[in-house]
Amino acid sequence: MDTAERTELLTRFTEEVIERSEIEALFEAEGTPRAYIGYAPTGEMHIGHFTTMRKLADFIDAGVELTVLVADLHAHLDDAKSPYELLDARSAYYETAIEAMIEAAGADAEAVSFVRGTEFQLEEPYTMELYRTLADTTLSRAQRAGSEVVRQSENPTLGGLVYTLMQALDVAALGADIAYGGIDQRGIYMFARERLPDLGHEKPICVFAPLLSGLSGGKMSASQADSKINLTDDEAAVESKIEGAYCPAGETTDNGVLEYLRFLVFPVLEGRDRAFVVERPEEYGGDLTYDGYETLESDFVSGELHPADLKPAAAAAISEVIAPVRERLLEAPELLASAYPETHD
RNA sequence: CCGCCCUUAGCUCAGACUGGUAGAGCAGUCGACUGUAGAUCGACUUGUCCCCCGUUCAAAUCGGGGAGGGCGGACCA
Repeated sequence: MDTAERTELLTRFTEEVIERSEIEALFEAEGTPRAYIGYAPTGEMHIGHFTTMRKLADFIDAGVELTVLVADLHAHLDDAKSPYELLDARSAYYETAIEAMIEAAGADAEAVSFVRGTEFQLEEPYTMELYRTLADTTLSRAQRAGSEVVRQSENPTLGGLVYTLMQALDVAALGADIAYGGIDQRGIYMFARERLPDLGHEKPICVFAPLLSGLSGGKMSASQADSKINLTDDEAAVESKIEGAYCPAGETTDNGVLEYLRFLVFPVLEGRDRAFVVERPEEYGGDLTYDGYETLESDFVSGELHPADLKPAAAAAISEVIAPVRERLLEAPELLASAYPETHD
């Protein structure tokens, strides 16, 4: 694979890349590039996580060495989203779920290294860099950097501010050339690009994933159960959520159903050399088969493909894609039970 | 250490002074209309009134104690 192909693979299905030319230079240089993505083990993982996980397959295929950071300390620093006592249980759950998703996406989880934040964030060199950064970062700068990520409140704690600085330092501590994350992380990684050089580190290249729409229009929201598909949802649950999804005929904006197909289902099917089939009554024209997302979208926009026909097909495909993850999690019910004792007792 | 304020539906809050066992908006659920959903109409649901003790025929409401949260003062080590 040449540099152009590797770059294309790395940048496809992304919202923004900073800077593409730096990626090309990285591939041209000697050695194996390293990338990382971090997840703070807070709430239960869902299909939105899965799409970023799916993309890890592209990183691996492009010959990039990958680290997944389970940012346990961050999960607590951000307004104690995860209670201190549950950090370990939630990290264990995240590790298993992430591994299952990577494999369900058709990549080899063995190729990914897992690290927990507390494994290195308490070491002296890291701590020293944190104090140095604290010393010359203003409140407003830290607030601005983290405003899209950290829970905002009238009476914020210091944890949310330190959170931001630490995430910037993580990039360097993990030796990552590339930071991958959702576009909501942009503020923090721009801060990292601005500040890491002051500490003698390289500016990280940033690859941002799009944030998918929720199923009820607007963003996916933890507080709206029906706005997202959970990894443990069975086929019936997926069907009913997709059936209830916001999906105006011909419209692609805020259309979660289309986005799930584009960013998750089609890439996975493509890896399996399979097509996406929409079963449709003869009355409306009979079945349709799609090899790629583009033709499906143009049919949807033109009105050839109606939402009522698309939805059942999408639900079945999504359910099939998440099935291995669901099974893996159901095999070890104690993981969820101890990570979320209040909802899984 | 001291003082003040707050705690009522999933959320934001009213009701407390003048005790009669609870309300609004939003959210949610369900219908109607759409070959899906949304929007729009229409209907409906929701509560350990933070906890304990006391006064009273009767306490979200009054008194005492406690818990949690917030704000301020003092201290300037």
